[in-house]
Amino acid sequence: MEKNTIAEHQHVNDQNNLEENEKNPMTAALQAIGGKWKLLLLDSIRRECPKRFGELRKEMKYITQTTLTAQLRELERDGILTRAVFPEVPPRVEYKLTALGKQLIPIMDALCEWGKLYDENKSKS
Amino acid sequence: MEKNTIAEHQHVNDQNNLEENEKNPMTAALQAIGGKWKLLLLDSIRRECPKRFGELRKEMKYITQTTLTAQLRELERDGILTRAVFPEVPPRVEYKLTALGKQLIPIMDALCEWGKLYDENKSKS
DNA sequence: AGCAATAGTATTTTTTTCCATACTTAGTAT
DNA sequence: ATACTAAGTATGGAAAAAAATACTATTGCT
Repeated sequence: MEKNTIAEHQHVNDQNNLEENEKNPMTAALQAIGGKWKLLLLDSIRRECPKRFGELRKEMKYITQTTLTAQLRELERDGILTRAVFPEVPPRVEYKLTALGKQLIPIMDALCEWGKLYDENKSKS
Repeated sequence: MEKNTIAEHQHVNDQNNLEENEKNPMTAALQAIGGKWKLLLLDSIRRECPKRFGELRKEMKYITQTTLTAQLRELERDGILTRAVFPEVPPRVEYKLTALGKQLIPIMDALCEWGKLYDENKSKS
């Protein structure tokens, strides 16, 4: 995970730095919420916030526990959600959107709307 | 590419059918515009529409030609953009957003805005 | 005749993601 | 004592996505 060769650093820099050292905001967004599960998880959490680990696992029928944990930890690391561990037995862990995460809500709404359009379009062809 | 085993079909059906045969629109959207490059390509095309293959390749500095072609063809297949070949030498191929693709523009705008927020947030920590 | 330009295709290799399985922890219920 | 619970971790491996490399076609230009 921490390879960090010179070549790799160079690559990352080149990719993020457009003309005058300006980052492409779309690239930034995709780094945070790209991937197979993240938007699905966030969409689920925002509909019932806070949400427990086990509920997410049930909803995302085909995600494995390992992957679910990994994705949630990345979202936490990136400041999009918070993870609260309650010192109970059996354990309870709740995930919530942060302020930054909540800013994604209208985008998720719009994406869902677009998804419906896309489906209608598909069935027409 | 066309494996289509029974198990695989079952899986896809289960994943898309929530309670009463209703599709999750977010899943649909992600199937169309998920992946490492698609939103980046669409974001570039919408800023200069139509856009030529070679321009895209220059902008997406680290995409390979093979991947670029594959992604564009999928977006075309999914009704998000059109591909126009001009019978000239050297060849010219132009990509344009369809009506469905144009519906993504406000979403891409919002995502870019969010990307900036995300970056600010990151530099604060 | 040889080369450049554009937009590819074909094939193989690498990287990234994701999954399967087994194990853990601590208190509570049987 | 043992089983059960929720939310994990550890390890190994497979599948999917993307990349690397080499090749193609056409026609104008030098």
